[in-house]
Amino acid sequence: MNRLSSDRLDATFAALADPTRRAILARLASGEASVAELVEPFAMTQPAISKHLKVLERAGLISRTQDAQRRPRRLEAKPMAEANEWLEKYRQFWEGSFLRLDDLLDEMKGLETKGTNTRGARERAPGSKLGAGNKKRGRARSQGKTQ
Amino acid sequence: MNRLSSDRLDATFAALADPTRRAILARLASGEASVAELVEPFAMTQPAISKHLKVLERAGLISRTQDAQRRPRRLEAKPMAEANEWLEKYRQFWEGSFLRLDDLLDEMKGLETKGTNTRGARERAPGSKLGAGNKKRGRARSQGKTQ
DNA sequence: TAGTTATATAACCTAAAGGTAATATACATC
DNA sequence: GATGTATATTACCTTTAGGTTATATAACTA
Repeated sequence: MNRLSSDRLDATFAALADPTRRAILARLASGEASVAELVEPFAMTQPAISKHLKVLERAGLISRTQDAQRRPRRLEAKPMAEANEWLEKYRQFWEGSFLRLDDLLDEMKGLETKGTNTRGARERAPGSKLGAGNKKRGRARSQGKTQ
Repeated sequence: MNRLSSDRLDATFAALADPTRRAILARLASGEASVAELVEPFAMTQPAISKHLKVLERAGLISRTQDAQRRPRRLEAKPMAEANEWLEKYRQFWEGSFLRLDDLLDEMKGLETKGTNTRGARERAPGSKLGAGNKKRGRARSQGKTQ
């Protein structure tokens, strides 16, 4: 929620957004592997894989050990826990298909009552066509980087 | 696991890798919102937010409805379910902190025995120092995009 | 110590991502 | 039909991502 965890989420999700990197993680799930072993399945040069490994490493998803000239990587899945936590907050939205989304929203709205929504943005009832009362909300443009 | 779901995961994780987009999703979790309402909290222009919305839309994470000139967005969390599923496969790796990771890996290796690893990459027992038998594996450089 | 193997790094290229300002489009209203 | 409001689109810019080839470094081996 704070800036730090937001940055970590950035790095984690970005690392997971590439199929090559996900495949590398899958490979490492079955045991640590050298760079050469990680290169082997891909139609890609070793430096390219080394770059992917660096991305995964900066995201904390893998670590290196040493074994002579080899630098085997191993899986470090903890950042996934944080990504998972973030996703969990939305679980009700994908699991509750038996409820219409509107109902869920209405329900949340009941619990909310200006608790979480600190910025003064107002919701209209879903399905309501009327925009009355929407005019002249303050803009309050903020500065700096998002979140 | 197939190409399609891999592409969807790419799009989903990539969409989630940006803090502005995650904030937009958080906002939409409390009810649908117009573009103007989504712009309001950010130090960013409307076209920039519209671009973010397009990214979220292509990932299937939001949809648009219509209300006069307004085009309110609503949360569509289903793609998160798939991302969640992918992460779940690694849950043991971040939850099993009471076991040393090595133990988990060893355990998996017992169950595995060349079941999943179809490409001929070989594992060495962790801690094994010998690299013999690694020479002259064919490279079989293939074409096209990964996976 | 010369050679070999494993990996990292550098320099470079191209395309995509994330912004901007300016402008076009669609709908509502007077 | 002119005007206002909400959103989309266009043209542009800068930075980053993902790849390449060539080369450097580090550790083992003869």
